[in-house]
Amino acid sequence: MCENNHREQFCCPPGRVRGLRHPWLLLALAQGPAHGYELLARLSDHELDPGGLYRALRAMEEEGLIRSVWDTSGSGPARRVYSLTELGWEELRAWTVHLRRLRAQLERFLQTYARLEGGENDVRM
Amino acid sequence: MCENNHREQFCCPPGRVRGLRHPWLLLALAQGPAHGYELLARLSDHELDPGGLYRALRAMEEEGLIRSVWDTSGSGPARRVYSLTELGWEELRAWTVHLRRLRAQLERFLQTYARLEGGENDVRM
DNA sequence: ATCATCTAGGTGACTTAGGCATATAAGGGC
DNA sequence: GCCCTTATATGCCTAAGTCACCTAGATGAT
Repeated sequence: MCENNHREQFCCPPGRVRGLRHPWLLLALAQGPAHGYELLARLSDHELDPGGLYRALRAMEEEGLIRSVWDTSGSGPARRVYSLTELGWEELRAWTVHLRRLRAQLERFLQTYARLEGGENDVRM
Repeated sequence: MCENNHREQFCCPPGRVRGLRHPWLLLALAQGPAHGYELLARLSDHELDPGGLYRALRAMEEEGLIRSVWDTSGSGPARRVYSLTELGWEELRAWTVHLRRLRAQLERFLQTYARLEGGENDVRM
């Protein structure tokens, strides 16, 4: 908790942008089948919560976007290996449309901010 | 409801990206003081929910990011006019850092997808 | 042998963000 | 009076995410 009663990771400033775990997962699996623990590694820069990851995978399998097989070869505990279905590829495609729009919005945001900062608002209060 | 039990706007494919209302609002107010109803117009392309907007504004005021005064001049109901505080400007600045990283992630996402699509995965199933 | 550690997958309780419907109220037109 | 627009707001619900745990196989150290 920070002094304003927020959790550390959200501390006052920027809350986290949500709802992008699905597309990250879809793209990661588009690059080849993988089990959950490996996806955590592939997407390490997104700092996924393991619990949430496994839940998301099972939800996506129920939706028919991915499918899984148990891999008991190799050592260590069994691994559930996921791969994209045809529907999953369609969903990924749909996401790219959505994310291109988001990129454009971000572009406008950052350009507008840059104009404000570089501009005449030295006396802004 | 669509046939898969989702609401229309989320229908099956892409769920909506969340958590960006704060930065949109901060930037909109950075361009000049405004009341809630006008912010709805300024941010019309983001299709904000009015209820959520007003709640967000009051939350941001509690956090000290913005402050408001009642404007009873003009006709029609009184309007609560918001403007950014110094803390709000800092928060906006923090968001730009965050959003530049998000833009980079989106860039990588779209490039990776483009490579996959244009590449050798005609036989992918 | 038992202990710690790494890999791998998972659950339960909780909080937060957002969506949807609806309420309230001031003023203007008729 | 009644409806429309402007303007702010609440209640209820679901979806998404976080946090703290739990199980279990394999491997190496003491």
